[in-house]
Amino acid sequence: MPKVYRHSLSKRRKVVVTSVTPQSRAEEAASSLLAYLASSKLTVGQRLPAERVLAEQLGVSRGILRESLTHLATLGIVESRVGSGTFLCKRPSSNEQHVVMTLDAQRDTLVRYLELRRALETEVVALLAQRATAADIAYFEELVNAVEVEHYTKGTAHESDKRFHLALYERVDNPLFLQILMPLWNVLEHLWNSPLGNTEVGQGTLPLHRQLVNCLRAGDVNGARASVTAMLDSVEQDLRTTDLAAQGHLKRAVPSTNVSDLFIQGGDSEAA
Amino acid sequence: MPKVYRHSLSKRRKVVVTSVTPQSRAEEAASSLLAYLASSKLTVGQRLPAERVLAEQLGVSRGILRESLTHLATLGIVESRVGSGTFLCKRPSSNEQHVVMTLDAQRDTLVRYLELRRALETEVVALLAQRATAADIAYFEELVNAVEVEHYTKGTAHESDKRFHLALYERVDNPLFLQILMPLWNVLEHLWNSPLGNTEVGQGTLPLHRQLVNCLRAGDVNGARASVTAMLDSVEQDLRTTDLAAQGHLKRAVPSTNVSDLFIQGGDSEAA
DNA sequence: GCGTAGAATTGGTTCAACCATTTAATGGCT
DNA sequence: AGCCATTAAATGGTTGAACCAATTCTACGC
Repeated sequence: MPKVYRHSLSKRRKVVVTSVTPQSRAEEAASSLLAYLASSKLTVGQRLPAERVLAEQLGVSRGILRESLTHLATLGIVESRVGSGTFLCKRPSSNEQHVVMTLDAQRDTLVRYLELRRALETEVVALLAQRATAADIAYFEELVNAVEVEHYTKGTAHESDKRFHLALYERVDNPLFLQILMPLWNVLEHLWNSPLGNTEVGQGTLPLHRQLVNCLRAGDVNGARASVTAMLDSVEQDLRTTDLAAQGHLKRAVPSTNVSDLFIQGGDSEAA
Repeated sequence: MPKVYRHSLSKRRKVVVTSVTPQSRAEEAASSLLAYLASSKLTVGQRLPAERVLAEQLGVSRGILRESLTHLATLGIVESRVGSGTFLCKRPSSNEQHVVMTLDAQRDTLVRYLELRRALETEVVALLAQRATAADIAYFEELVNAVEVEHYTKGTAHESDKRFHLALYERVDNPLFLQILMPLWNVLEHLWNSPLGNTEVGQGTLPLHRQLVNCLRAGDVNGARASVTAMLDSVEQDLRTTDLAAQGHLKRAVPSTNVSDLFIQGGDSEAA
């Protein structure tokens, strides 16, 4: 007979399968919340009951309930907006597992990201060459047009290029690819831009985009793979020539901590 | 002066580069905490200062500090043990991005997982065929021996098989692959075992393991790729024959929305 | 009809406790 | 000196009442 906590006994969860891990109340509340969301008819974008209501229904204090919500928010399932409420961002379902992936955006690890992207994107287009519908192809074509237009008018095509590639990940009918490639793309984007403003990587990939779409339409699996491979080769080449830090992708450079840490040291100081 | 919401804010908003994201105090505390961990000399497994101490140093209440810690705990960076303290699980570094991947462990989505695994693992072995050292090869060989031994003695080789494949992901000198494939493998493992106890998938892949290692030693990129492809084909075939739910993996649902979604929506209450 | 002032709602935050577990210190005993 | 039970911190876990600030809802007046 572990914890009892006199009040709130009425609301306590029925401990059916709790033979494992006695969990803290916050964790219990989080999983109860998850179960509630999975079973409720709430759709993405809708509002959850107020914190005070949820807390009472789950039989925990508001503070603990907020810890549970913080957990779910970190998982991207809910989002809170002050004064307005807590909203559902992604419908959870039972039997799902959340995994956090840490992407260390150091410039000297850029080649590793490209390796990952190569692995995923070649397979994506290979699958698309087999699965893509006519509507998909038309959509891709449209986006390629946009890429070319942006390229010839602005010199670069970052935005439309991103849209094109994300569209590929999206239409492959396997959400896992998008789940990985979207954040991966963000990191790469961040890496291109920040250290040396707007590096022009992948300038030579322009014609390959159209070529790729043609392969997809023709159902040419190998051709599609080759197009993507050529694209990434081009990008990698650009990096090697324009970036000194990218050479020797095995080098373990200095961690370079920096970043102002306005932390500790006697708590408060005036500093006006 | 108990009410001091602004005394700390006034000194916080200085010349700092935080041009955007007004962030809540909890988020500020979390990022400060992250910066502190990145700059401190704490090693994995060591204890952080007590919650009460951290809270005071960060200038937030303990409740808020705990929300920040919940966030970091969800990200797998820290772990709290009651009565003992909060401990560092993974050293964070600046410039890193955390991504949560949702793996929905439904049996009818198994094929999608295999698609992802195929994409990653073929590239892993292709890279290994180029990079693997003699020590790596020797290690792989050892693990293959273990696989065969376990297979011939126990009939199955789940454990040693897992060790073998994880070793591949680990030795490719790109931590990203391990980060994705490890949890992915766990989900697959869970899927094999739970619904119909210990399904014997991949029985025919045994000789392919040795073949793969031979290709790696010979630096045969295409051969290595082919070996993995054959393995996964075999697994997929087993699934198709033994599992009815895997049928129609091409069933096409409504194409999901584009990148930006999430918008407000008339408040609705009532639940449960 | 429409805009707006004011009330109600909601998330964000604080504080002062108390509990349960774990660890460190103590002190007596052999 | 060495051992172990007892006690005294120290620590995370949890509560409740309160207040703030942003948002939304309501109703009044024009």
